[in-house]
Amino acid sequence: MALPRLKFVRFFGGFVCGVTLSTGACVAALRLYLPEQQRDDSGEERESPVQSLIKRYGLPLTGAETRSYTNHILSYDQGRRTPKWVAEHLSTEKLLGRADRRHCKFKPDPGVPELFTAHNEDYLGSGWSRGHMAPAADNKFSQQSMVETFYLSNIVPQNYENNAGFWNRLEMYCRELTERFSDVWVISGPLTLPQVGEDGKKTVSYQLIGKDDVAVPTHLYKVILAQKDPSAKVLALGAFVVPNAPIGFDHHLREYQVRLTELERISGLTFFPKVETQSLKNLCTVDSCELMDFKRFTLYITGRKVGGAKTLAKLDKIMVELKEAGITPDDYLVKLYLEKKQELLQKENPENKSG
DNA sequence: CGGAATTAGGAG
DNA sequence: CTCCTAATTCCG
Repeated sequence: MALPRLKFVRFFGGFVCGVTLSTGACVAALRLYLPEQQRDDSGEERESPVQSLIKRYGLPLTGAETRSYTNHILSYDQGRRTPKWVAEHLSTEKLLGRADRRHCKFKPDPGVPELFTAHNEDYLGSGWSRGHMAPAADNKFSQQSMVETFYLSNIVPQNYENNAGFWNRLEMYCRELTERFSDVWVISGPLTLPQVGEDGKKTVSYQLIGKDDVAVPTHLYKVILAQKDPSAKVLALGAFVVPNAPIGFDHHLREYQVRLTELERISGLTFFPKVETQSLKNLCTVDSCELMDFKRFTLYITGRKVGGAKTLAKLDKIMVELKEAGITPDDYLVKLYLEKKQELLQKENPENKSG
């Protein structure tokens, strides 16, 4: 029976004493981790006198272990003023709806104590953008849940180009997965990884921005777990570590794939602890792991700009710029363009009731 | 009047 | 889609 053993190792791997630890250290580690409980004659659990003495005035707190919102759950790092991880679930229904970014505002999470929260002023003029971990666009079904993704507890300082470019396309790929998988779970977060100096020494160094000293991550990670249908036994999993820097279209998502256990080692987190690891398939084997290329991405972005055009002049300018980039509109974009043109024609000439 | 809130415009 | 800044309007 390999299964139970693997599960055991996965659950308690961090505390199992290996050969590198002395027996003494091993026992000490276990005694620290396992709550020392005694039972009195009545069978009630009771902590030892020394335990209660240590705890008399309370133990240090790290804040709420997890914070729950309408469509995401996160663990917040009160020292770095960024999330440690943000978990969400994606499905086709979540991507349908009228929820709109324009009715959202970045703001401190009302649930995070003032002493530990980031503020918009920390980011403004810092040279870093406010990057969502749970993306706004994953919440089209609910204005409320979209509003909540703009809480700064869900935000990390992110390179502008990375946020609008490669990371944006990675988020699009996650949404695209719902076309082929009924359920998709995504966990995203920041990393501050060490650099190796010329002397071989490893050092962790990261910038702090604003009065609140918000930590700028060196990298971002994303773990994707996808299930074909509700009864499917086999799950597809991909883990990715992406530098918090511009990444062009000449780089492939696969370049940033890492083993799940490697990401767990460097992050200190255990992802999806209830998943049986032997039931996992590589997402990039089961699926393409290919992000939109330059042409498709530009067509998509142009489509969004067409949708937001307010005047006929702007509408045409958008299309001219597309041509200048050497891209011809596809059928879908042409359709969006013509629809918008009709809408704006009526708006700018209200007496024309045609259409 | 000054700060907050909204709108307009731009870039990737 | 992902953001930003500047201009304008709103309001105590």
